[in-house]
Amino acid sequence: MTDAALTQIARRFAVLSEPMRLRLVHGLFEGEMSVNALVAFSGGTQANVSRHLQQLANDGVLKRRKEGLQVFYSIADPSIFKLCELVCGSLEKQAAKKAAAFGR
Amino acid sequence: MTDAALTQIARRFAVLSEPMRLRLVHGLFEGEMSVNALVAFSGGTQANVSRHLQQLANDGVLKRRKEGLQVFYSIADPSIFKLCELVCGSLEKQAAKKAAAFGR
DNA sequence: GCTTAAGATAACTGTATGCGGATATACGCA
DNA sequence: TGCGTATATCCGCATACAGTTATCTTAAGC
Repeated sequence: MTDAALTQIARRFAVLSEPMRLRLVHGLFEGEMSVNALVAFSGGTQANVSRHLQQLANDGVLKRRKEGLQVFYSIADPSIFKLCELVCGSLEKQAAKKAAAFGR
Repeated sequence: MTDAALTQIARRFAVLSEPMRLRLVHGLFEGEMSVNALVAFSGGTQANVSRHLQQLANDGVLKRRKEGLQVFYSIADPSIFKLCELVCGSLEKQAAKKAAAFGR
């Protein structure tokens, strides 16, 4: 494992390590949305949402499609679905374990 | 998706978002190692390695086993393997795409 | 009990980054 | 050309966190 490879992998994980970005990605699970729609959906400020979307796009997670005044974002990397699925599954298992420990 | 759930998922990604931690996890892919061994393997300072290991363990990624003076860490959550595999695959694809774009 | 080794922790520093408000840019429309 | 809307960017602030050094805790061996 080279240093550069580790750094790149870390960046990919880092881009998914903010609740706001996850919320945006989750909103895009069902299809593309405009920035405005994502602002409304996420409840964040326009500036913040725009920056997060750009970050996600720069990292290859999302892709941009401009149409007139609006910009539509959508999932570019399908592996994101499985990544989230895996993490959610793992966290659920962990929670179940803790619950069982309490029950005893 | 609740706020708490998103935060928890983000934390799981965050713990994997540092090259040093990834290096440690990667070193443990083939089995448990002592802190000292991981310090030698990773090239980091003892204090830093210890802190990262604790963080990984607190998040349920690693587990601790104490034996006399030494402490052995090992992978606690097998989903880590698939997570890394997925990300690596996705990054390779992305790199291949960029290479092809250059070739044209 | 004292020494020594392995790990963990504390305090501090620098850097990165999330956030909000204001401003700038791009585009469509009258 | 001038106006309004949709995004992007700049600036400043606050917080989080990786890294280092020094110190503390624990446990083995004499």
